[in-house]
Amino acid sequence: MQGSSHDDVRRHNLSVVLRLVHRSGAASRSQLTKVTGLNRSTIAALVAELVELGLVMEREPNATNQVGRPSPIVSVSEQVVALAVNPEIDAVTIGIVGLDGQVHRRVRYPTDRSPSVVEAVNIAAAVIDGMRGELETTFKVVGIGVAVPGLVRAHDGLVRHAPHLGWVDEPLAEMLEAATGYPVLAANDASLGAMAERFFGAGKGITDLIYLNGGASGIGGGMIVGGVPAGGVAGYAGEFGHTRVSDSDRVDSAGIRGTLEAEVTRRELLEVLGLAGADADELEQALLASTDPLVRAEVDRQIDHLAVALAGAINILNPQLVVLGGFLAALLAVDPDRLRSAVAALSLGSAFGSVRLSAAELGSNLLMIGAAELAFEGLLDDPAGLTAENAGSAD
Amino acid sequence: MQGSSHDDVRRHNLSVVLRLVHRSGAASRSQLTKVTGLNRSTIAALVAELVELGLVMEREPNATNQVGRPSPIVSVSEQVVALAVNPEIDAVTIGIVGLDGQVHRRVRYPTDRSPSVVEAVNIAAAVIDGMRGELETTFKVVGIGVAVPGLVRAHDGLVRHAPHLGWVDEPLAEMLEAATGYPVLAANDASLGAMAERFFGAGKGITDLIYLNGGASGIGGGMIVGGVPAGGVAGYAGEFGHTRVSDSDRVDSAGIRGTLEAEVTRRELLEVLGLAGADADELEQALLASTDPLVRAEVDRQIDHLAVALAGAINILNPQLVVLGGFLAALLAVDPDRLRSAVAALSLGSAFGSVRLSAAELGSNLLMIGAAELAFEGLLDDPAGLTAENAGSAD
DNA sequence: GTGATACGTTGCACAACGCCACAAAACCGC
DNA sequence: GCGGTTTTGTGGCGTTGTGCAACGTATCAC
Repeated sequence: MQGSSHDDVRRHNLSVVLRLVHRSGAASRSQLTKVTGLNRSTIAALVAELVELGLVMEREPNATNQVGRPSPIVSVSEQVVALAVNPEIDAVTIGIVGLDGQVHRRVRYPTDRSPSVVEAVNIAAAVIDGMRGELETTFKVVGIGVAVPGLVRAHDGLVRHAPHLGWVDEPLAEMLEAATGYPVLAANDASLGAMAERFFGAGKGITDLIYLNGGASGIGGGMIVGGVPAGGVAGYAGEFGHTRVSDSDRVDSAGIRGTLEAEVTRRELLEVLGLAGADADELEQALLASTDPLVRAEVDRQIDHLAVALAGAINILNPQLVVLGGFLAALLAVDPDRLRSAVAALSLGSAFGSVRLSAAELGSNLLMIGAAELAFEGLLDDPAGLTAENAGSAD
Repeated sequence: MQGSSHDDVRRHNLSVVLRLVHRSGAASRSQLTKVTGLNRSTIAALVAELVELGLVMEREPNATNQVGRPSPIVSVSEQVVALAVNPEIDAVTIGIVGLDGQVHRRVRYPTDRSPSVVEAVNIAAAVIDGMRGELETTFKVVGIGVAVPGLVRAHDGLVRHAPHLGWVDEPLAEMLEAATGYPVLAANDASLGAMAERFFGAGKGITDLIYLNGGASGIGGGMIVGGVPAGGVAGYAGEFGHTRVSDSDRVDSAGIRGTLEAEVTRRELLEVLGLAGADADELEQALLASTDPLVRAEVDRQIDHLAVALAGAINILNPQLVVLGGFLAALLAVDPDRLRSAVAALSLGSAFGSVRLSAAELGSNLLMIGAAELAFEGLLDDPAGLTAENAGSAD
């Protein structure tokens, strides 16, 4: 509950303009005046300051075949990047992601076993050190965002519990910050996926969405509520995988009976297909190609259980859109009608509102973009404040 | 994504100050400077404007036994009120609620059968007409808020579906507006209950909470996510009653199998107690007094099912607090340990974060306060804007 | 080439807040 | 009870950021 002053107005307006060109891509100054409702002169001043800060560029207007003086195009600087880090069960992936959402570079460093925190930090730091020449010459690095498959305490990036990695109460952000010198933020991978899909994927412009991702190690998710990523009080929100969907005795990774994660698994799909391993695309192709009734029965069983969890979440959150990623997207692809009608039968809102179900769009770049977005967040909130520090230390 | 200008700063600061005295009660000007971070002179100007608008009063400082010049106490004007309307299956309740949260008057108009929309509007309009003398002389009415037991479209107050009242697609807000001349907003009763408990009840100062209410006609709920009441895209959010908690064949009011509302019912508690009817307090007393093992078994059964739904919601939303109202509060009172440990066993976050379960505090005034809050919302968002209109029409 | 249109640019006015100096009202110690 | 200290209200002034209006400029249409 804070009051605002002149500084806040300026900060807010800079933030709004930078967010717009960040999320919607390049825009002309006249478009910015229309969207923000600000005066032409104000937009000119704001853009000038952002250019000064090295965050955006202005370039010659496009030929638009419109009468009137053409308006310069404002786009995000290509030099401003964040680093994205994603430790997984069999690899650590590090990426350089531009403020425009472009993934400049992605390095996947495979590990023979699930990395410890120290190993993950060392791998990330080593890869980043390898990039350092490039980072210091051609890029301006805002910070590092880490997408962790587990519960992460939002405010300090402490990994409370990452079951598949075997991490408990590890101060990941602090360690990576010490190892690299960049500011580090960490969050749950699926929450970041939700954010990425919302801003750059299937959920562009949508204010209320649920994102569920099915991976080798389970089901996680995230949500946007009222336009804002919902993390809950400590950042643990989005654990859709532990929703009860049946009375069966199957247990999930947390030892809870009859949950979505216990009933709907990638492993069982692979087994019934007779595959040893497959990525999300291969699994989807195999499922679509199969005519085996056993495969079909397993898919139907999983779809029906998925529908229970989705309907429950829809009844609670009344979203506009449900985005499915990983093998859950494959289930949707195999029989969209079955999933849609099962969800509709179990949800109230869907009879009156209209919920869309769709597959994730960002594919393998999802977590890179999501993690980078986390790192960009501070810059977007206060474009002048943070770069002032950066500029100070860079000079 | 809008820019802000000076007008917005003023509006925002007025809004912040009015919200503070509305929610936290009376406060000294010096307290306001500390909380808002604004300058003394600014607070003085803001308070002066709010006094001018007739929204707050300043009174002589209390004896505080502190050194220094005493700071005047700012409190909300006692004249500013909202009207609250709550149509139910057996009555329509109308109230006058002050900006300070005080319920000045409450009229319960019983009906022999569930009222139609026209009847409910007529009853409310007649009662309000009866109050009109008082309303026009001693009070300044901001508007009307309606708490409806059903799905309400947020932006225009259209009642999409209120199963227990038998209403479908009724333009309630519009009708009541035409009948009374006051601006009308409507929302789901449980969502408003969540808001009321958050600001004036068990959830004071909490940013993430879930509220579940058990009534004669079913279970509804609402939630606060990141400090903001979450309505979903159309205002239908919070339907916790239709969450799947078992595989049984019992169906709820929407015809969905094995849901919370199907398994956890007030009716069955009354039946096993051998009571014909009872209000929430009487039911709780009877449950606490009973030593019948059959009663105990039914309570345990319902608690276990309630725990499944609560744990699911907790896993998804990671709230700080779960508030239970109606007969759900009675279940909590009978065996808090059973409910708490069942929830803990089924939820992830509770193992790491700490979720509190508590009973609602506001009792019979809950929906009056919640509905009034809905009507106050516009005033709180823009204190100068709305009263300017009101003052114009009142002069 | 001329007019119309749309937009950038520039200088000025206005509004709101912070700052500072002074005044006022309480408490404290003697 | 009286001066010193502390805290806060009050009023004038300066700063800042935005809106506005007039003017300049680039494009299209004819």
